[in-house]
Amino acid sequence: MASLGELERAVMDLLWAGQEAATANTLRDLLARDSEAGGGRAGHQGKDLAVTTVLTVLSRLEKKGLVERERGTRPHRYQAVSSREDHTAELMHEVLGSAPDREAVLARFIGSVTESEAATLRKLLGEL
Amino acid sequence: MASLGELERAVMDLLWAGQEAATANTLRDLLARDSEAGGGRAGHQGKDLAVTTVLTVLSRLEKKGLVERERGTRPHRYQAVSSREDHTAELMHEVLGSAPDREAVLARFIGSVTESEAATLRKLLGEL
DNA sequence: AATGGTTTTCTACGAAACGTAGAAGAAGCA
DNA sequence: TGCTTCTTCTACGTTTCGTAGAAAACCATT
Repeated sequence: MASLGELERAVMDLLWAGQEAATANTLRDLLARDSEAGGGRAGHQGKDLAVTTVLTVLSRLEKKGLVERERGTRPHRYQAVSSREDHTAELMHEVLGSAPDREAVLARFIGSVTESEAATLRKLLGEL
Repeated sequence: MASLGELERAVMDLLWAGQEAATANTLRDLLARDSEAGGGRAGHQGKDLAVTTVLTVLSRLEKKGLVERERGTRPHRYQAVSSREDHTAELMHEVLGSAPDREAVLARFIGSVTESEAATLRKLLGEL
């Protein structure tokens, strides 16, 4: 239970980027702005989404356990359940756990890590 | 472009387990045997697949770049393009790369690694 | 070369996930 | 109580995946 669709991903990116909980309308505006500039989601330039679309996606993300909403306030406010870093690290563990020989996987993984990442790892492991 | 379906996954597991290239028929037999015992794919006990089903899946895996086939021999023989460990490590890198702050992700990742895995990592990083 | 068995490709269908959004319902404010 | 805003319900088109039959390609043998 891991993979996100393109729009789901874009929404999570926004929630992860902003520290505040956001409303569906805010997110829709941010999505519009992002896609307006060329750098947005691939193949979705200048496409304005309906708010209901964003709400649907948010509901799905909530069901997946990635997003939490405050139901008290009237425009509900949404926020990511865990930080992008935590979520990504968890995903990495999931992937790692999908192979029987985890240590062998780690060996390959380390083999293609950048030098600065290796340094980070050494430091972190030293502190353990 | 990462996630595999249940059957695709089962086929890859077989190809990764056996070192030899296998034919669709062989794989179908192995799948039947695996699912016969309780431990097979969830929800697919004792289901005998048609060979065409296996062939379809193999074609899709080939298109995804995970499987390679020898077209010369008459029953084509299929094998995994890369080892399970390589593939898994690559996936981990993909996941890692999906976050902007890789080092932060690594920090969380290391935080929840078992002691023996930590030892493995220290050893591997020492050799770098 | 014609025939028949084996293997592969083509085509297809149903289920689930996802992008997308209108219609309808609920809730708050004037 | 009526208007406005927000949320939920329902739905449709597309893609992916499990599944496999029908048809085509291939090979060996008579």
